[in-house]
Amino acid sequence: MTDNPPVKCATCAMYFDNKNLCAHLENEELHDLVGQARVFQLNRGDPIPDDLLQQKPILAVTGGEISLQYILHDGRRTIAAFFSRGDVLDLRDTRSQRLGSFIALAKVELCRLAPEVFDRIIDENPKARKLYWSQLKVQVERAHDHAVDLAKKKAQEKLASFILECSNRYLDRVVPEIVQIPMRRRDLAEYLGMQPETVSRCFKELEGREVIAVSETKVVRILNRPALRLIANGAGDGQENQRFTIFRLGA
Amino acid sequence: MTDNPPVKCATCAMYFDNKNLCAHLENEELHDLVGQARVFQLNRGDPIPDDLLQQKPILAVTGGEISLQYILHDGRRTIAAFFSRGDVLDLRDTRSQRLGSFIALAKVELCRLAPEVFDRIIDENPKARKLYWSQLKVQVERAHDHAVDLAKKKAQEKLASFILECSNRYLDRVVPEIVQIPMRRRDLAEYLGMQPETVSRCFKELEGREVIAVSETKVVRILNRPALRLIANGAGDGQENQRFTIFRLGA
DNA sequence: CGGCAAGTTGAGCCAGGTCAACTCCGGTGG
DNA sequence: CCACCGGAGTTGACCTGGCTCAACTTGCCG
Repeated sequence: MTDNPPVKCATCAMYFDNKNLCAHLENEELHDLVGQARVFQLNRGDPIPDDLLQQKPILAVTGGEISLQYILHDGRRTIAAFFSRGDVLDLRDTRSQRLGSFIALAKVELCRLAPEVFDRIIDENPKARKLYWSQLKVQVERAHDHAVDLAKKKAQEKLASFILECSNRYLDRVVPEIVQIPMRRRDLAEYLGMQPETVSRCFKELEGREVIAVSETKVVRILNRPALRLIANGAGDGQENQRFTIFRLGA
Repeated sequence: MTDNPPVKCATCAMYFDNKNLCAHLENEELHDLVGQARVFQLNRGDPIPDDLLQQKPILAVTGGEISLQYILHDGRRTIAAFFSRGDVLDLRDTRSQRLGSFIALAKVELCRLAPEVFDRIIDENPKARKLYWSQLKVQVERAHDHAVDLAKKKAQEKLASFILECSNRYLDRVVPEIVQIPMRRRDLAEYLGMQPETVSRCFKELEGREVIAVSETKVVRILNRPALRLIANGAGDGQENQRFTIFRLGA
């Protein structure tokens, strides 16, 4: 019986993507996990329901996009991070629960895992543990990179950086120069700490410089990746005052 | 012999702070770790030496402050995160190595751990594992909170938020209202994504509103914590246009 | 007690926020 | 099928918070 994966998993993208946790679990472990797992969907704008949060669950994102949003007293909204297929959200005891809320950016599919089973697997299966930890580290690194974008970059540079981030995160594309933008303009603005109007203008500028081409609002074609990288790293307008000599390149 | 901690550890702050990893290890494990460990110091401005980075080590911060800095092509500098006593930096295989550099914010003491031994201990000691795990999660949460600060907050709100962050991170203080600022104004500016001049002005404003008092540049006394929290959450100037009704409070 | 870096103060300016009008597009009902 | 509607996105005009640059003060170290 445990020679085959559970039926649920056999139709799940996370099981077939070997960057994901589930692809590296034993069939037995999967059966244990899935025994108590429940798959559910959220539509754009939906938060993870309160009653589910109460149970302090662990959620695996099996498809779609979900964001971690914070709201200030006067209504300013920020998207601190977003998660896509393969990301595992541990909603126990985190401050995230108190301060931010998880809200779907697009139709998202989540697989709810029983914390006890998850913990046991992480404890007992070193391969799973390493994979999950490296995922946590990737989240830290992403967040740090994002902080750099937000802290000192100009609007256009932030957008360039974001497009590159997307192109790295969604690299299962057939044509690598076509990049999926996983959220709407409004959300993008909140993620990048700017106004929707500014986002719109920056897309226009990058198009004008023939660095990218925008067909639909959620699809970008990169026309000149080196230029995009330069812009993202702050050498943007071709007339920068190279006041300091920097050797690092990055990205 | 293994009934006592290693000599090195017996004089190390990390060993005596029970929020830290070392305080939860067996003496035997500590001996294993320390056998190959080397303690070294960096002065303000020093990076972690390249030859050490090559060895992809694991570093425990036993005292002082160290930052993760990124530099853009034109010299703009950002501090994406900073680490203090108890933080463990795993410098293996991270992109951090390529893109950012770890630079001391003040005299910092680091304890270099052998990756193999560290891994073994994490594998074998569930208590250590859980502690390290929760530390990773704290880093993710900190980074998300920081992203929120950077994205949509105004200068004064960022500073208020930072002071509260410090008061949370360094809560071993005898007087909780006295907060240590772990870096200089210039670094603070780079961490908060603003200019040193603006940082200075914001300190003045908060003093003027009698929310804090600044004696030395690295010490702040919180005079009105609720007000500080309100400011940090964007209800700052007393005349905010409460356009949206928000129920969440936080912080 | 001089010298240099850090920090502060002031004046002016500009990138991006704000506000308002308009276009575009997908969904819905007649 | 088309007319209508509402929300998302865009465009334009204007305004301001914080950046910039420069001068000044403070504090630290020899």
